[in-house]
Amino acid sequence: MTETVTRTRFAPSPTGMFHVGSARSALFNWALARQSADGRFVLRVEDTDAARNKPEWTEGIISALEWLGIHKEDPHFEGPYFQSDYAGKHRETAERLAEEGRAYYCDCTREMVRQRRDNPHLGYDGFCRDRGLEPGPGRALRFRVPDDGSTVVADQIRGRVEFDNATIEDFVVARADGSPLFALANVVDDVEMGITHVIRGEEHLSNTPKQQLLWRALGQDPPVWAHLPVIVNEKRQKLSKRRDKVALETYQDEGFLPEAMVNYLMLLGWAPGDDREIMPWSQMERLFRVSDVNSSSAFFDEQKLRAFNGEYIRALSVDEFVERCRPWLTPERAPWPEKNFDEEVFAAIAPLAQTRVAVLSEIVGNVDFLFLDEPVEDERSWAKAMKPEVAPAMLTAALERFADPDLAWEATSLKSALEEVGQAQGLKLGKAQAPVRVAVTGRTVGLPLFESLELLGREPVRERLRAALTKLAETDSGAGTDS
RNA sequence: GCCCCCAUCGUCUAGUGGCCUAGGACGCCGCCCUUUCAAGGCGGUAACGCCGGUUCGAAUCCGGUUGGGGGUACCA
Repeated sequence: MTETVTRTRFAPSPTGMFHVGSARSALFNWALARQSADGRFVLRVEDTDAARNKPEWTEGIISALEWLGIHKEDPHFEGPYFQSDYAGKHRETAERLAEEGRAYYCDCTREMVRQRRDNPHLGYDGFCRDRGLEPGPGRALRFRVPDDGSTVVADQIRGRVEFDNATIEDFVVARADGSPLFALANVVDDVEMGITHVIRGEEHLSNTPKQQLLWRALGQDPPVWAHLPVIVNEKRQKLSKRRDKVALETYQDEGFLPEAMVNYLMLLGWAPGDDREIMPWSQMERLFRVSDVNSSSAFFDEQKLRAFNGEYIRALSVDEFVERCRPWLTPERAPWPEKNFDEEVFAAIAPLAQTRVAVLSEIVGNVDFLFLDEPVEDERSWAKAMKPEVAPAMLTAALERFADPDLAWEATSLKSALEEVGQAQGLKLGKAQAPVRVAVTGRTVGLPLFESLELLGREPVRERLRAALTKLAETDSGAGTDS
């Protein structure tokens, strides 16, 4: 066994969703493993708890990792291994610990433990330590923690962390039914798999002295530990599944690009040391140092993530952008009738939308008016732009002007045409375009208007102007006005 | 309660005793550009929690304090 090769591990338990915090841990482990030629990133699915073990959840883990750029086929990737496959080894180790006197059987119930505690600050009091109980029903196996001294964890991020052994209780390593607990299984697996670096969330820091004691009891030198700061919400609490938006898949669905997500996540707690933020994976991978990771908790700032994402979207070529938008333009996701969608029209409008979307899903709201049978209904926009003093006149004039066959149906001439129409009404283009925009797109804000008109086509545009005029006439006559 | 971790702009961070009248990014606020909205350009707002030390000198070292957070299972 040579110990020179870096072997990191990522050990999620399958829960049906992939936490952004896990994503960051995976990324850090991946970067470190890839820094050395023979480095390995070991994926181990911690499926000890039979209740939460479904094959499709493991699939979910693998595809989430893939989305992040951690591919099974990469030579640095090893696994997946399943903790359940090592159950025999876990039991064997538990028995060995018992035989060697490093662990002992205990028949105390939870109730008994609690009642007997003379000091409520401490946990189990070691009541069964020297009772010499044989294994049997109702008897759990506890690890014998030294009474004196302390256990020092050398953490790459936090430095030296010392735990007084007196504050560590004799913890259970195997249940009464013989099944191993996380504390044991995790260590046995890490030992078995030759893990050299354990990089995981800070919530595991308090388990670490126990695990380190176990490593030593098994005759091994502990690995390099690194406990990442927790990722918190706006209230500075650890991001939780039920309260916060933590599932990687959610972000994926909204149209965050994996490269933006990866970049953002890498920078959560780590910085390359200069003023760079947006950078390719290859660079982050090269620059990453575990010891450079910050030790204080980090707020998951979706606003900044969005900014990163916008940055990455704008950096795409138009063709790439069109490709990437595709999943959001499908019948399942898009609101327009499938037959209305026109590939070429979309490709033509795409560059105008590219600077306006922060996440890919926003593409829909930008281009929908081109493919919907009618403009969207947005009351606020209507109320804002369709003032009775200007809108009817403006729309009527535009309708007429657009009917002129000598008017080239093309953005620049449409612009000057509308400019003229506006001037005749005493309106600058900013004011003049508003009613037309709302009549055609339904909204007061949107893509550049004249390109939009050009792509929609003369007749559809005129049709929408007429419809708007009709609607204006109706509301004007009194019925249902709300102003 | 007990154990452990943490502490620089609102947020993510740079900073490792003098280069700091504290830098960058996101956000926010102006201005420019402009057919709306973005994008882009320019400028601005804003921080070393507090108290003691150490030192010629402290955001940087030490102690305390306060405030956050994590862990306290026969869960992972």
